[in-house]
Amino acid sequence: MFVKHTEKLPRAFYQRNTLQVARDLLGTYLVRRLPSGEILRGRIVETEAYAGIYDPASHTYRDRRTERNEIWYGEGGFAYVYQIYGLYFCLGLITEPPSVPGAVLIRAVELLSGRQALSTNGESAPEAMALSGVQRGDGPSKLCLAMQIDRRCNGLDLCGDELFLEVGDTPCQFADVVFTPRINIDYAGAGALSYWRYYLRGSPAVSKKTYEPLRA
DNA sequence: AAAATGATCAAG
DNA sequence: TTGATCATTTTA
Repeated sequence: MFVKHTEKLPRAFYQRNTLQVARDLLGTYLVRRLPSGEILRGRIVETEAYAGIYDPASHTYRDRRTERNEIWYGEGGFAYVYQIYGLYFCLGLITEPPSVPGAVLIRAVELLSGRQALSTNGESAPEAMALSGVQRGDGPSKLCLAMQIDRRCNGLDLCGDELFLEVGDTPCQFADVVFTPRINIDYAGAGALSYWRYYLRGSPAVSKKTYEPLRA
């Protein structure tokens, strides 16, 4: 099925089951418009679902409602950016209808940018990227660094123009999605056993390729 | 293996 | 008010 590359994902996309959204995000393009007007793009290749009040790894586990996670209780389609270890930021996308908390952590993107696309002189996109010294997107905080996503992006409407998603130009084949347990959530006990991490098989940008046994 | 580093949250 | 805890990354 042909889909126009530049089509922006609508709010209805996010207002669905969190696990479904996490899978469907693979292959889509994360787009960041900087204050300067420059456009950065990254193809999402790895996500994790955080499924709300019954998920021990979720910031809304047991329905604990705080100032930080308040946005989880609103409608899907907004950015949730939080600081981790005092040093880094992570990007979550709020899912589900209003009053149903849920979010998807973006763990890795294959990085592109408008500037690189314009300035490529015969090199492949990855070569151009290396030459320009742009960072990699193979980790939840590394992609935030590369795409200049920080606390100021918290709460942004993904249906706006500063941070949004575009449908991918390659349909994501179900058989090409790997399912694994989520990363670094040992504190979640049994919740750490759920296979709620998804990534595109074979992508060079996946953060940890330790585990590829399952095929859907 | 462990440091870097600060917001957040629950306990006291 | 305080102290433990991180959905990480880098360096050794």
